[in-house]
Amino acid sequence: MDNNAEPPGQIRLAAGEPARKRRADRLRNHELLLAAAKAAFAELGPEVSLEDIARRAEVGIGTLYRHFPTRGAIIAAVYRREVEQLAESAERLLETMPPAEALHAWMRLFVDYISTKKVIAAALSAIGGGADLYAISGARISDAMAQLLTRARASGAVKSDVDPNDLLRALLGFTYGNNSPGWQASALRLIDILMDGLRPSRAD
Amino acid sequence: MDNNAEPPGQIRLAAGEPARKRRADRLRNHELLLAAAKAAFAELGPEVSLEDIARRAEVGIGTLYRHFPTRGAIIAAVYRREVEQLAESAERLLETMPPAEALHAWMRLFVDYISTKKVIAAALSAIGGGADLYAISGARISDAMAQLLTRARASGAVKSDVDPNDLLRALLGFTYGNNSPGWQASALRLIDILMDGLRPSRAD
DNA sequence: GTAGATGCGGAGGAGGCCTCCGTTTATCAA
DNA sequence: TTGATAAACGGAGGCCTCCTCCGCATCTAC
Repeated sequence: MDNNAEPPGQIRLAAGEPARKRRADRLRNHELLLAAAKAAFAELGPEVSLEDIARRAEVGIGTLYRHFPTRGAIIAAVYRREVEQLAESAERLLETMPPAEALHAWMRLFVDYISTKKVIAAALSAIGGGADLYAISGARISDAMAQLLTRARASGAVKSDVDPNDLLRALLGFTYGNNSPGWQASALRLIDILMDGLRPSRAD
Repeated sequence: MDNNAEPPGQIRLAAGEPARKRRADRLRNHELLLAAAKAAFAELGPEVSLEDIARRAEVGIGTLYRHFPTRGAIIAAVYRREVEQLAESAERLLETMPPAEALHAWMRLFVDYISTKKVIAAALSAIGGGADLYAISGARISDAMAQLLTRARASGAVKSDVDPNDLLRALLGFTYGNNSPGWQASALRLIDILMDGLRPSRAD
């Protein structure tokens, strides 16, 4: 939806023009805001008032809006790194176990991850659609899933006509409704069923 | 979460006390509010301002709050009947086809249903959790799913250790992220995979 | 007809969203 | 160092929503 949090680093130099460095206070405030937002989301959920976040960061509300023009932008910024971590774990898993198992394990990890940082799920859904899963994670997670799936397919443990994005949606879906009692166990059971459904029909 | 919309009908008589009938204007306003809310949700999504709903119903905001103490209460009231319909269709399906097919068909119907009345999904998730699926539908849907599953199990087409609520969650999850392009096709594919996963392992 | 319970309405306080612009501050060149 | 200037800040203020409260109107029961 909106990913407009300008990168705090260097100014994008247009056509080789020499550009001024971004001011130090900008960077500082960016960090302060991110830290404050992360804490606030964890503590109060994704509906926290933006003014509250600004207050926590000891920064004017105007500054907050300059850095993150929308609520979505903040959420995206806060959780991009976390999502990144999850994506990276896929590679680690692929190195240490057979592909199909890695896929299975990663899906379980996904649930675990959500359960630790409930807010991610809440945040993801609060933005409004789920279409933004991609915007937020920058397709990073999507790639992870694709890789897991490709490898599992190559090893013959998974049927060949499965779309990685479908699986991703399913996963996200399973974790939806977290915070109802037992959601986690339910999600894990569903993953097992899903994996069963992924096996090649009869002949392998 | 909150289902406090008092039934507009009779006053709940405490310990056999004879009770006054609910006033006619109350009933009228209740209907007006429901109609207005339904239209407003359909038109503007679940975030419509409650004051707007009251305005459409030509009723004071105070009245709205007396009838529905929270946004969730309105949503629940508006969609209870729709959910009911979906639940009923399960019975119809069971009468006209083999149980496993009925289960499959009903799941597809679920998707179709959400796609027609997106707002339901939005509403369901907007309330905040998903735990409220039960509160809202009064376990009506849950029962429908249970019945479908039981019958399918009895016919030997589905493995026996599957929890109907898990399936429900999965379904709801699949439809989550509706409004990202292609969600519907994705959901249908996922349902197929899920059904594959439900088949008894090797020996039937 | 009338008492009194029931229900109505909307003003108003609290607080959130976002914009706008005067003020402050960091950077750079000399 | 020292200005000059672009970059960034802050928060008042306008608009909106939420929700409560209570004086007034209306309906039911007798």
